[in-house]
Amino acid sequence: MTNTTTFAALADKHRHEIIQRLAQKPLSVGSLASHFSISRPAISQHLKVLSDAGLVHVRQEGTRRIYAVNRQGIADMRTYLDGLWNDAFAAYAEAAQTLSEKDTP
Amino acid sequence: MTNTTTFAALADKHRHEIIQRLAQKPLSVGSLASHFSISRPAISQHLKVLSDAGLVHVRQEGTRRIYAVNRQGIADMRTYLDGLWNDAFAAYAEAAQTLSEKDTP
DNA sequence: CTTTTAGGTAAGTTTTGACTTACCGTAAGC
DNA sequence: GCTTACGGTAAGTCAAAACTTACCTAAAAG
Repeated sequence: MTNTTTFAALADKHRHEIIQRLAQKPLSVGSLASHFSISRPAISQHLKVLSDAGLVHVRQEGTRRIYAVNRQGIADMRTYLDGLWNDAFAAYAEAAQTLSEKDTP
Repeated sequence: MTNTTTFAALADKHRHEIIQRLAQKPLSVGSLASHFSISRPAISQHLKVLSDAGLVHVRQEGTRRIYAVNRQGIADMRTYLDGLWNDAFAAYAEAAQTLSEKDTP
């Protein structure tokens, strides 16, 4: 079930880079934070947003928390976009057919 | 070339509904605005964001401007997500192989 | 030519969200 | 036990984004 939240999660520059890095390799919060100029708590907050959106998941490992991309979340977004694309395609096909265009919704 | 802007465009509740409606059928600004509780200028501003992100395009029709989904824009997002998904898959496969997990980036 | 319809843009306000510092809990190591 | 490393959460600040009203231009209709 993809909604606004999911897209909002990827709408931020830092979160974009976070998920990019996690896609290459699962990482701990501290290790992740070391690549950024913002504070560690800021990274934690970004991870919460990504987690709430279902785009990442955590696994505890001793005192560390290892974050990784949740592939299902990505797949769900893809599916949503597929739907949009197909609908737009159908609408386009219909519009091409009935060249008498009314605007009445 | 999908970036933060593209996701930000779909990160808003109203823009989400706008593109949903446009996917069903291309619509004029006024016709679109009639379905929302916010003002018409607000809709115009949202359409600008969507347009700048390459997700919709306009066609002038007399005094009206008909907005429709730009399928290429949607396709580009899909491609981006594919990349993420594949990278995460590779990372997962590698992690499964080398069960000795180091955190050194 | 005047009027109406359609919609983009500017300026100002309010709401949201990204950051900071400070603090607290938990697991491992001595 | 105490201490250190790792991170989540709270409270407050500042900037960005989403609205509003007011205004202006362009095409069609009379």
